[in-house]
Amino acid sequence: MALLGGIGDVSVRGSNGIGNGAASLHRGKNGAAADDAMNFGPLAHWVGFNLRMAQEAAFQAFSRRSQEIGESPGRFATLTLIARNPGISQTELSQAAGRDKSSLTPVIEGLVRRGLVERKRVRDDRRTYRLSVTAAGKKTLTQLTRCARRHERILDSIIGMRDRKRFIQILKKIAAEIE
Amino acid sequence: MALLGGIGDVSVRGSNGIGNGAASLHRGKNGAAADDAMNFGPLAHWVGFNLRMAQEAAFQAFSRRSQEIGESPGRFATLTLIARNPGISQTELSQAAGRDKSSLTPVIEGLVRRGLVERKRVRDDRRTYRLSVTAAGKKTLTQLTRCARRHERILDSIIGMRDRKRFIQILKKIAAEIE
DNA sequence: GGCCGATGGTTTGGGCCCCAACTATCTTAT
DNA sequence: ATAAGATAGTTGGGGCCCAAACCATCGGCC
Repeated sequence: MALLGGIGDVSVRGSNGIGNGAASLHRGKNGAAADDAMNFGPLAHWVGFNLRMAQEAAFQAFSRRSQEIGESPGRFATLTLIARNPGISQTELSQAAGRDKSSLTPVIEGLVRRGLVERKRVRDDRRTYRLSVTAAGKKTLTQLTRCARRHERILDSIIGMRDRKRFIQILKKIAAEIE
Repeated sequence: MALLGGIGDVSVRGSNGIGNGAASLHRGKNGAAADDAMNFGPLAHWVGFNLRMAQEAAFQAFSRRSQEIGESPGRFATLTLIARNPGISQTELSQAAGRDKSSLTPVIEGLVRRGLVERKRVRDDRRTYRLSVTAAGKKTLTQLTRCARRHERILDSIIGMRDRKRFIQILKKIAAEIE
C-alpha cells in the first residue's frame, strides 16, 4: 500500500499516456469498435483534460504518501499556510488556498481537534478567529514537508529540471488569470 | 463574478499569482503577522500545489461554462470518450478517464436517463454493457465541444502558443508516469 | 442610539471521487 | 461437471469541494 505494492493495477497508465499512443484495450472478441486502441478524440490535445488527468494522478500519489502520516493533502496546504502566516483568519486562508471559506470549516475543525492548530478569538473583532500552529502542529508539518519533498523530487524527475521553472510559471498564470 | 457584479472580492487572484508577489491581505489593524503579503512558504515553488491550483481554477471556469448547457465537465469527458469509442464498456471507460469504475456508475446512469447514451447488454458476456451515444447525445456533445473550444482558446492565450505543446506533453507525462 | 449594509464563520444540500465489499457472470483447472 | 479464481458493474461509507442561506458582529450614517 502505498499501501500496497501496486494494488491490483488501476494503472493502465504506465503504459498508455493518454495520447493516442498504444493503449491496448482489447475490446472483447467482437468489440464494436474494430479499433484496438483507445481514441481520445480532441481530449488528447486539450489543456483542460490533460491538466485534470495530471493533477488527479499527482494528487492521488501524494494522498497515499501523506496518508502514512495520517494527514491529507488539503490539510497539509492549510497547515503550511497557517504556519507561514500566524494570526491569519479563515477567510484570508481560504482565498490564499483558492477554496471556498465554507470548505475550511471542517478542515480547521479537524486540525484543532487533533491539536495541530490553535484558534483564538480576537478582542477587537469578535467575528474572526486568529489561527496559529501549535508545537505539535509544527512537528507534524515537518514530517509532511519531508514527505512532500520526496513527492516533489519525483515530479521534478518526470518534468525535467530544464522545463520545471517555466512549467510552474504557466500553472501560476493559469490559476491567476483564468476567468 | 461571473455570477454577480463583484461580490466583495473573492478574487484576491487577478492581482496575486500565488507567488510571493504582492497580495495585499490587510490583516486587521494589528494583524499578528506584521507582514502585509501572504507568505506561501515552500508551496509557492512546488509543482503539486500549483498543479492543484491551476487545475481547480480551470475546472471551475469550465464548470460554469458547461453549466449553461446543463452538463458537467465530468460528463463531458465521458460522453466524448463514448462517442469516440462506441461499444466501449464501463471499465474500459473508467481506465481511459483515469477514474475508478464505481465513479462512472452514477455518471453513466445520468447520461442514460437524459437519453444521451445508450447501454446495451452483450450476448456473449452478460456482465458487460456496451455503451454508445444517441442522436440526442451527439447533439449535446457538439454544443459541449464548441463550449470546450472556447475554454481552450482562453487557456491557450494564457499559456502562449510557444509553450503549449511542451506544456501538454509534460502533463501527459505526469499522468502516465507518476506512481 | 439605532438601523442597514458588509463581513467572518457555520450550516445545509449537492457534486464528484476513491476504496472495499458484494453480486452476477465467465473461465479455467481439476 | 464443478469448484476456484477472475472480471463487470453496483452499493455503501468516507473525503473534499462549492454555493446559497443563515447567524453574529461590525461600521457607517442619520
